[in-house]
Amino acid sequence: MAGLESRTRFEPSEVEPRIIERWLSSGLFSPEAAGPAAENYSVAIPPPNVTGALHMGHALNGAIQDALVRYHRMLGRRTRWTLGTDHAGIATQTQVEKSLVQEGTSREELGREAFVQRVWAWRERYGGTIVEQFKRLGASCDYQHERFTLDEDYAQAVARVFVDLYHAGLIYRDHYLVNWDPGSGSAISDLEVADREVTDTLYDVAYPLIGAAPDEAQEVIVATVRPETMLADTAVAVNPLDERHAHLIGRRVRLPLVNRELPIIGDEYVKADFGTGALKVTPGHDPNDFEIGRRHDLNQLSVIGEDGRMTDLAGPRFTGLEVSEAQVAVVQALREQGYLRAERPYTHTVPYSHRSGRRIEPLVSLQWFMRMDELAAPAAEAVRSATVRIHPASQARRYLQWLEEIRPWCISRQLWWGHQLPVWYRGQETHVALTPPEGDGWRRDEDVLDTWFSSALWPFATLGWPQTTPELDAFYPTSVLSTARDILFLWVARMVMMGLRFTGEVPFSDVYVHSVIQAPDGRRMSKSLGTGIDPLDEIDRHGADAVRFGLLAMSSSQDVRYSPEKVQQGQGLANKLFNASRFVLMHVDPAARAAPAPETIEDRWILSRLERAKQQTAERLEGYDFSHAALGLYDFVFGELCDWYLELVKPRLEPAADAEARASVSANLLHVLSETLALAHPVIPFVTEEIHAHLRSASDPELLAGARWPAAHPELLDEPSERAVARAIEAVQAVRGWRDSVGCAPRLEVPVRLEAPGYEQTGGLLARMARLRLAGEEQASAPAVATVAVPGGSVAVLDVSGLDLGAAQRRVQESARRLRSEIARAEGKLANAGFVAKAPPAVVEAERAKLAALRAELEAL
RNA sequence: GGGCGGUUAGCUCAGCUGGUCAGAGCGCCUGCCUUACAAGCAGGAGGUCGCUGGUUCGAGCCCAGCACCGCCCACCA
Repeated sequence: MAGLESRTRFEPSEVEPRIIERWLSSGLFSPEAAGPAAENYSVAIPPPNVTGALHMGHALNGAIQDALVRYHRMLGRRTRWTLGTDHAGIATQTQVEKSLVQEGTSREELGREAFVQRVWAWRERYGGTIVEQFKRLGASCDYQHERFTLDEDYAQAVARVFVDLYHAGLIYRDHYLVNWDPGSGSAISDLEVADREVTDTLYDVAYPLIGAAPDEAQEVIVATVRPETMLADTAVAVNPLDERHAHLIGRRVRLPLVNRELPIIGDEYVKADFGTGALKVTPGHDPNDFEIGRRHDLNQLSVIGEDGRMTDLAGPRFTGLEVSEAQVAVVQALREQGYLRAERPYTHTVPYSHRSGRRIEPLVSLQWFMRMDELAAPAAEAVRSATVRIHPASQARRYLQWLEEIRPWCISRQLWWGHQLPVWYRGQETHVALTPPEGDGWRRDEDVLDTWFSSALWPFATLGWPQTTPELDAFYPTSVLSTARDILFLWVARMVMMGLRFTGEVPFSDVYVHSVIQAPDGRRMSKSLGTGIDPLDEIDRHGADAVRFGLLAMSSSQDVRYSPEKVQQGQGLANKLFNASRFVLMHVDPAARAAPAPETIEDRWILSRLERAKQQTAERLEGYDFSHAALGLYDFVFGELCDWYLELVKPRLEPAADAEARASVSANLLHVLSETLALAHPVIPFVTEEIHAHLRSASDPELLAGARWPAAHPELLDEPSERAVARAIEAVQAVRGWRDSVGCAPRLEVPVRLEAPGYEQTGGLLARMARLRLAGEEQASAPAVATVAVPGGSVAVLDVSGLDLGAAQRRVQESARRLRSEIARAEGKLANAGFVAKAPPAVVEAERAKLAALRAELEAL
């Protein structure tokens, strides 16, 4: 017990490291792989980037998952929270490359093998950071079985999936227009691209019409924001329904600067009312044109290379120029040669790489793709049939919509850090298998897989799939996946697809999509904007419990601003619980723990309120309603347990109090406090664990983290007592307000006569908490000098001197005025024939009762 | 261009199937070092619930329109 009484504040920084140690050495977080998955509780953490550091999103999701995991562990389920990190191809490679540049070398200089070794070394050095940070948050992950998406057996699983899908015809290689990210030097998927609004120049360029009759237009004018790509034009398209242009279909134009003849084709994609109604078609450098090109069997010319420079095909004048330089040069040339008809500023959205921030260059290139339609259908059905439940439901609609419009996924990346494709080539031969081909002359495909390809296997590959392991039996399918909205498609949908395809089961039954935490000013939290708040700084300042509570309290189904006040509130809660516990331990011997023994009305009240808090907290956690779970605990601890119950029982704890009263209140206090600690533990594990160490009796488990969730005691529910005490509390507050307004000395005991029903059991409570002395029979007719309205009637103040009676009078009048207006409103309502006739009888009855009560109160004044 | 969500006290947000729903925390004001907690306690001020209509006996709560704000999806050169 030493340590708890000696401080008046909860000191997180002193307590947390010690508790983390105890948790980790207890083995509680690393359950035995036994029992069926349906009975166990299993969560696979969204693996953070191996080189990453804990940010607010991790902290929020960590708090959410840990609340769920701790709650279910306390319910007695075998609970495993699988921890691990993602190799995060582009992100990690970019980071290591940056450090190479600082050393004056480069990836290319090192060569692939040495570079990959460097990344592994980097991972050795920095990979543990985020795992340590999860510990500081108090996350009860299974740290003994940490996984990494490049682990040897994980890599085997990835290769196996690739090979299977290839042989099933779902993975194929194709020349296709991809999002080329010049920053990372790799193709990236559609989901890694973000549009940004930019203002470019829209140029009108004249393409001379070949064989134009003297009486017709001599040229076709096209509009473009990327004139440099005209060098790769292979057609001009018009809408066949466009009267101005339809007659041109089948004719030809001459491409300026290049002098190539281009056919004029008809395609309904072209908007007659946009620009000039004629579209230059560049299948090699524009996604739409690529589609048009496929429909019309056009050539795909490339004038831009993967290095972002113009290729030989661009012609001697432009070869080797950067794209932006080429644009200037092409416009210059067009102007010189008289083909430029107009130019004007034009604002539109263009794709940028999520990773490198560079503008995407659409290029035709030979890549590996995955056909998604066949996998998407069962994944959609899983959600439609609620085999996978997405919370909130609005996110399920987004998920389904995305799956309906799904397109092939470009899965190859031109990187060195990742799962290299299990593909070998020799001449025209292609070998796709788990093992290299026999014989000489084979060359392995240099590309690696999109990181999300391997993460899609996370829930089962972390448990040993494709082997049938005890872990897989015990913990797959997992129970819930908690994640941010932005990776619903990138990751969640793909896990469902892969899970169904390769295990025949959905990877999780529930998906909780949590808020994105914005900066307090509503902007994105980001390092580059300087709007980021480091959760570890917050933990240092306020404690992990405070941060966890705060994050849960601010979470909601939509984006929220970071609220330091909520963290402060959490800190207050931790401190409050700590001090309440100190108080209890100062007066009660925890070894003398006994069953609760309600003796007084406040005992029955708090025990009943505790039952409700237990039920409510469980419901809210199970319903993914974390903010109300957290705030509800706060309300119970402050608003009921500390503000009222502890104050109410103080007299019974005095040494002077009789032994029976002390025994009763001791049992009740210990019961309420220990169950409250358990209730709060999933949200604020540290402070509750710390108190538990001092409070526990011999029969309790050593760690609260390993204790059971308090069982329901329906026999302790007592609604009449709840009502009576609630009414008494209101009365106390009314009297305190009155005392304050009339300048009544805080300590002065005021003689009063209670003139209201409903306080039969709570009169003593009322008197003590409001510092009143209740008059006996002998003063039944003593004159009142003032009156205080309380629920159901009034308190008549007798013979008290030194008060501001004017203020008292004003207060009475204020009460009366309020009552009269409420009475008038109730009367009006009841006088309304429509209300009486159409409202449900119970509502009308309630209104009548309310009116009667109000009249009684007014009367008493 | 579609779709979704938001607009409630100075700030950040709660308000379940329409009838004590006008709330919380923080901030602010007043008074208290009351022997668990001054990171505390008690009291108080503060909102025509974005705007306009409608449905209803009754509307922050339902419907329509509008105005802002945010997010997602989308190939208009």
